Amino acid sequence: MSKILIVEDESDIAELISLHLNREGHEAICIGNGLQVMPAVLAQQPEIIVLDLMLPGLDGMQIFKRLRADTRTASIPVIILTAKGQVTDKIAGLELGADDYLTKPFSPRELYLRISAVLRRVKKVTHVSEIQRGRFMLDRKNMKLFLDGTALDLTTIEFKLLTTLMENDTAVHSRADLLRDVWGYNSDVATRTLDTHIKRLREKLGAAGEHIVTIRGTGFQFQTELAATQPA
Amino acid sequence: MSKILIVEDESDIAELISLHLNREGHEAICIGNGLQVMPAVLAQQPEIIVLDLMLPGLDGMQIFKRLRADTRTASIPVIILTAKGQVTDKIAGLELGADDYLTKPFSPRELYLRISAVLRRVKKVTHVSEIQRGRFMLDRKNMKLFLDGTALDLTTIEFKLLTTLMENDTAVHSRADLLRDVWGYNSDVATRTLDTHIKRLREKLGAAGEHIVTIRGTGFQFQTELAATQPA
DNA sequence: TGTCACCGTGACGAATCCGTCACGCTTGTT
DNA sequence: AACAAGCGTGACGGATTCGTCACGGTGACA
Repeated sequence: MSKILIVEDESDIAELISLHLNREGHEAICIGNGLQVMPAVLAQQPEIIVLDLMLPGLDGMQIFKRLRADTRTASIPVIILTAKGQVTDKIAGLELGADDYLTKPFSPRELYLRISAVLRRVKKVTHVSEIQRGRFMLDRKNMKLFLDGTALDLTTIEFKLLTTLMENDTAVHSRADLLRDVWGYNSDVATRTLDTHIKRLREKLGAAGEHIVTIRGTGFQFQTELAATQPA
Repeated sequence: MSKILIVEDESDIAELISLHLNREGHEAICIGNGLQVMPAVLAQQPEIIVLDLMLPGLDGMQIFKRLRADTRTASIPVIILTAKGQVTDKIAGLELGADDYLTKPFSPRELYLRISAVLRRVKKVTHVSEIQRGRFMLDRKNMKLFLDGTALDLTTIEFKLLTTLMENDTAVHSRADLLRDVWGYNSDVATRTLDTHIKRLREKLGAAGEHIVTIRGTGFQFQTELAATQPA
């Protein structure tokens, strides 16, 4: 289904991953330390890149930066793999703008889930500047929300939270997903923080706050059309 | 060049405007109080709408809200015309999300300039989620700036300011334009505030702050390629 | 060279925003 | 009905952000 580039030197891991991915219907391309073929592979426009930071003789971070600096590759989502020790040193320190990261050891299943999640997220982003959902209209350019035609001011977090919810109004967004999408990684924010922001958002929306529905035990969902409330 | 819808009851003003616009190569369509034809005209997808708030028997604000609430018309930029007295009452109060507004009396020339400015601004917005300019990469989705591949955190205003500058890196952005684009109308912010934010932005950019160039007496400009500095 | 408008800069106070916590209600289960 | 887990809510302190001002430097122009 999707073309996936894997940059990983440990051949057993690479093989395991690609086997797993190919079985799921994806097309995995593996590169070890033979990085000279990378431009050729990039020319095939992979949809997502899995990059191990621990490569022999070369800093994976350099590769990552180069990917981001090049117009043709800057928009390709990257999932980063690291060994345990590196995490706090490198990743946690700099907000590197990867789409996800995994620390070894991990199960192929987990990586696959992450890849699916990233792909799902990215593909949603047709990124029109305006999102219309019933009474709501999100204006990304001016970071404003129009409710029934009147403008509402949202804070950065509120806007991002609502955007995330509205971008996929059929899905239920788990607490973990929301925390990651809105706050990013290194997000050591308490899970109750999410509740607080949901509350503040609902407050600003007034009665329309009901469109943000709690899915008990899972997360939250934006419902464009409210389910009819049957009176007693 | 562009199709422009004018909703204005005072026929002399409407005529004056449309004459002026047609002479400039635009296609102006005027509607007075015969609003029943409006849907038909909207179906022709005008690129911009000029709306007088003072219409006999009908509140122009209602029309505006209806335009904004309808998916098909929500993205059409609107320039609002008002008489002097209304401004403080209506406009200043609600952040209505118009693209510009003018108070009567005004010169047709001024309106034409505003229309041009709005059209120029809107057309720039192909709104890809990422803007690449030399060493800079703006990530709208995550509101982040990548400089040489490393992420920089900007505040809301800083991000919007830089975005505005970068979206049109050939143009010089006047102080008034920047104030309007970043702060919106009702922006009673002092003009020095802009300087302060420019400074803070340059500070965060470090040496790369030189890409924001001061055009003395006019405003600022983002230059993707720095003009070579000749040493003495 | 002198003058003046324009701009850069640092400091400051106010306002906003944000994360956390404690408490209590709700929901679902036994 | 009793209990526990999940969630809503209000309050609080800290951090960030923002707008303003005063001062000094710089460039333009006569």
